[in-house]
Amino acid sequence: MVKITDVARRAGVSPSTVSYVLSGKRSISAATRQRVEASIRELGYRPHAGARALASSRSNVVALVMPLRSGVHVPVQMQFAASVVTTARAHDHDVLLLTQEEGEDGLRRVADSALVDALVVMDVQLHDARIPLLRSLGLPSVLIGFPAEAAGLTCIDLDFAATGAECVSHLARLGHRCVALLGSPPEVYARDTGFARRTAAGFTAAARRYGMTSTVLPCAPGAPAARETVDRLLREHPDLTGVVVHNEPALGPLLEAFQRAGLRVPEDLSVVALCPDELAEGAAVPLTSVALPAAEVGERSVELLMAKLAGREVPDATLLPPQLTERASTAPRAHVN
Amino acid sequence: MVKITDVARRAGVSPSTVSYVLSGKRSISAATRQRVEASIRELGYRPHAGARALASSRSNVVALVMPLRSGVHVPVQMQFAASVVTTARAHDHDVLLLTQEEGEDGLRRVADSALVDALVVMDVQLHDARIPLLRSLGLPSVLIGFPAEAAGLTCIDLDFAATGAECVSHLARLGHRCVALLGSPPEVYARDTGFARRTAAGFTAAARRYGMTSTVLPCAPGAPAARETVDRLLREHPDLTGVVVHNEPALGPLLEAFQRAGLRVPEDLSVVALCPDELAEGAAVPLTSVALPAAEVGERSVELLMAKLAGREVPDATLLPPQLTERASTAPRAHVN
DNA sequence: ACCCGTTATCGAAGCGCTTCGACTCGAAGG
DNA sequence: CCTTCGAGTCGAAGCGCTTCGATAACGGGT
Repeated sequence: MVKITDVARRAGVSPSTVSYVLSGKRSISAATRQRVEASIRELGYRPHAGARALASSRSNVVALVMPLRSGVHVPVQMQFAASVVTTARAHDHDVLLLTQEEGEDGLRRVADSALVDALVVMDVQLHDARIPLLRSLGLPSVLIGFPAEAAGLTCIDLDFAATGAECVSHLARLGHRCVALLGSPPEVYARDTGFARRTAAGFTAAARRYGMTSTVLPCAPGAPAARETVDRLLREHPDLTGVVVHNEPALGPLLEAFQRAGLRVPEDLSVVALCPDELAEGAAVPLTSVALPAAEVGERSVELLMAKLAGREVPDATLLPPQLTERASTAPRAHVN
Repeated sequence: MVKITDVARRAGVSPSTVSYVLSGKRSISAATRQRVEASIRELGYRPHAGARALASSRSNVVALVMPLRSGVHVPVQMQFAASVVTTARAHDHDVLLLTQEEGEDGLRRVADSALVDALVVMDVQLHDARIPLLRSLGLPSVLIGFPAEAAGLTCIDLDFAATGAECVSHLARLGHRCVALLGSPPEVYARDTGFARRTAAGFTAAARRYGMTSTVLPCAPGAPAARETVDRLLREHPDLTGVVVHNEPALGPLLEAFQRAGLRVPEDLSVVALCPDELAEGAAVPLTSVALPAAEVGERSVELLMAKLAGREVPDATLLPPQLTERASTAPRAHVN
């Protein structure tokens, strides 16, 4: 194994000089730098990660805590992970993969043993047991999603309020006047899940701004519930021409229910979904949708982390603007008067 | 930060004794061990990973090289990754996530810098550029899949020959006498992709053993190609009653083509697929299938790695027995004579 | 000509842990 | 009773790197 003293000897300098060439923490004359760089190249030198971590108390590794119990939408997670790894590498860091199951002990372990310098925590719950731990750990961290008590923590997520509003804007531009948001099951609203409420708020406020009639209806999973929801919706709002669906599992059943109710998409009803692009593209009628920008979230997370590691201040909350992709499920309102 | 000297002082022993308690590399009296363990617990001591790696030249980290460009069947990869992480943790190791894109340089980097002790490489191609590198790296590694030149490398995969045979056995038990294997596109066979050939070999040999009529037909992707393949198959083998499909993208089109040809599954035709369980379950008629046992592959990979790290000998090739899951797409042959 | 501030480099002191040889002590063997 | 041996413990020497003074050389201001 070639070490820093080998490089130094060959370049005719001291080890510390080599170190400074590598880190750029002190000025080095051009001539010396070149000799050192040549020496490094010729010997194929790589600093020993452990030695470096020990001496500098920086491991240049970040932990990525992922829910690996497959279940939630997996390709999206994958995209996110890929983006985290790539961005981390661009900042000369590596990524240690932790599962959600390792839980608080896992976090404490990698933090206390100085295995990692920072943490990216996915799938943060509203009342996540890890929150107090993260506060006390003394390592920079970024959370994907917003817990109830987010003060002092760096969080990032899609801007759900803006998303609700953007969907309404899109429908408004197409001439729709009466719209509904089909949201999460009642339990989710009851538990005060941040993103559900925020979407609804953005949706409602935008509808008011446009002078549209709007409703928000929770929707339980399963085909019967979907049919029931749709029946009620159509009964109470006979002139409904646009819906926004923010409920992935209910999406299929709802679409079927609309069809069964005699509504064609998009001729009679425009539909906007909040779901991964894959799902939107795969539907019978490809759906106009807003997706969670996984790659961007990953990239921004790491950048926030790097900023924190560099001692820079970063905002507590980062909300990413929604991007609506137009597909076949939305169309101008037919003026049938 | 609490360090080994703190633990030692509190337990009234020397640091080396603490180290030996932790590693078990020398015998320690029960009394001392207990005092040390108490001290560790009370102080919440965690060895510094970097220091440990430096002193012992073992990082207790394994690299997992994953194709993160989503594309291939993602949930399966996820399952595999989860299993690798979990198993590694059970052996007191962590997992560093690398992307395929980092390629050879990435491997060299983590190896030379002693960031990791061993490598798990997924998605190994037949003529993979990383093979020679892996040979020369001097780190234990396990490959998922078999490259052309596998001698001296530890590889693991589903036993495709046994899989082909198992599918035939299943059909034979149901009374089928004339079966076909619809395989990969011609290119794949031409490139001599190991698993395609092996499946075909197992399939054919088993059919012969059972005295069945059998054919192997490659199948290009796309609906028109599928229809053509099916037409030809039925023309040449009018008494065909069972097929095995080893071609994920062609699976859907083939099923449609059979339907269009007037064959009902499973009444007229029994179908066995080689594909992820998810896909098999999601089909219109749930498919009897053999899946790649991702979780088991992950677990076994890590165990092979640990064995190698411990200096034990391991077999070059590990072939996992297929497990066929019976679903609705296979049925006893109707005896219409 | 003198002092000062840069710039460029070096030497040495650790970072926290493991490991090797050496040492002690009590029990077993002659 | 003295040797021998193994079990149990300690001290010290690194592992390969970073970083903190210290030092020297060299202008520039006055």
